[in-house]
Amino acid sequence: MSDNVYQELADRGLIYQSTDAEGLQALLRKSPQTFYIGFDPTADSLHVGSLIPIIVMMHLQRAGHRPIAILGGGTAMVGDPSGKTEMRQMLTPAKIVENGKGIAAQLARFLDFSDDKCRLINNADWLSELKYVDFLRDIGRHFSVNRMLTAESYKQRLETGLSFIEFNYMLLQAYDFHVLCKDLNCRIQMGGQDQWGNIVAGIDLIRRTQSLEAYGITFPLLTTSNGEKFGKTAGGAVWLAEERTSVLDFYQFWRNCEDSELEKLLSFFTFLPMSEVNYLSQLEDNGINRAKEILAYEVTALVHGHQAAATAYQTAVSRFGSADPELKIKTSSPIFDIKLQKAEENLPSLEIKSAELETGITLVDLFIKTSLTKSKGQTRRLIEQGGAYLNEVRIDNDRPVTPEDFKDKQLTLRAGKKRYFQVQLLF
RNA sequence: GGAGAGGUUCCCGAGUGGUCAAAGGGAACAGACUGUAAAUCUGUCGGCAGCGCCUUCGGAGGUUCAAAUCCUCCCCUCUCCA
Repeated sequence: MSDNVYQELADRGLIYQSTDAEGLQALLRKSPQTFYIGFDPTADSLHVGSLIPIIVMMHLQRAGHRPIAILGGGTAMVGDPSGKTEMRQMLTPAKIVENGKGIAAQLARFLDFSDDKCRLINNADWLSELKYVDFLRDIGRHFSVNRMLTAESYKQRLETGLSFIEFNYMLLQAYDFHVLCKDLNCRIQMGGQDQWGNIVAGIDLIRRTQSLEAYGITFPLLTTSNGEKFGKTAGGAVWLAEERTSVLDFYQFWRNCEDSELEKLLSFFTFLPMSEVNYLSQLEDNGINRAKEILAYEVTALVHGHQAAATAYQTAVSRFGSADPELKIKTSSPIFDIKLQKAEENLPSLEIKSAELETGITLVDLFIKTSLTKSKGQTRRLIEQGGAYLNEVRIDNDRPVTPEDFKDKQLTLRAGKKRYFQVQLLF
């Protein structure tokens, strides 16, 4: 067991708030602890935003502690108002179960589930069977509405409107914690900073019902420098599922991060030692680009594996050039040992039958087919503005696609500077 | 249940009978500049066979030559009262 994971997390800036830091550290040092983090099954894949909780779990598991991932199957039926300005759309139970499966599969990539070293539990197991009146009497009576109303997470919603169902969310999450503490001796809950109120509510509940001291930690909320939600790009959220966000796009997302974010991202999302993070963050000019490559490689490797990350790295380099071809910058990352060679292009691709060409498909049509653009108007605009390329040659007019456009049965379309798509010709 | 206010294009937010596909801002996209960054500047930003047509202003009807703008009913939100 690592002597001080708490300090490690703190050094990496992963702790935004915590209850009784002293007590918590003592607890973590004393013996392996069970802790939990909740995941909302709002989609069948996790996205970049969920990576922080996952990474924190990894840190703690590596240090010998035991994570529990709670699938919010029960709580998703209610919807957490924290940090949201509008009521969340309600999910059907079937959808929640389905999403849960996808999320579970992804978590297994990051955490060691063998020998019960990590557990995945659906809180619908106990929430869906709750009896309303019993719940009110046993749990509800411990909550002060006056106090709940002062919670930061509700304040915002008090202005725009808060339904009773959402108001109850805090009780349910507190109850989760209470159940986990009682049944599995789970004494620590973690979550995003918007979860503070819910976590503290659980701690209070446990104190009242079990006379036990429980603890909570929150992570900082990641936003871009202009306050936008982290993890959004042109194509929407950046997902961990390859089917939703290609490995190359995933890599590029990190590679294109802002300078000002680099240090934070390196310490949050990689396992590189802090000394190295500090070193990399101080680099300038091309060095900073190398640091971004390392970041992109590390996170991509974490999510998609070394091989896929290496391929993405090579593809990006062959496309945009290398930031440190002579490997002057030292790093403990395996990216250091990847030999740059003419990588096989690993671009998103699409197949087209030669018969389709004969029916007269135009460049504009093809752009839409590849999803590089969404409508003809948008595509024409792209062409007018000089952002459309066919095989790296700027297109200035729409025209039918001909077999001559294909070299070795393939052609490359490009929208703007960075978005590529490959089309294979089939006979 | 009563009395007010309101629901506008991705978001915020103008618009109260034609000049509105709808001001302004943000986001986004493209170009220039760069370091595959930021900032800045320029352009674009409902759809289509592009100066015309079609679909949008909570929903359904209605008035009118003409409505996001007027009327009716319905749904939803907020505020105050009960």
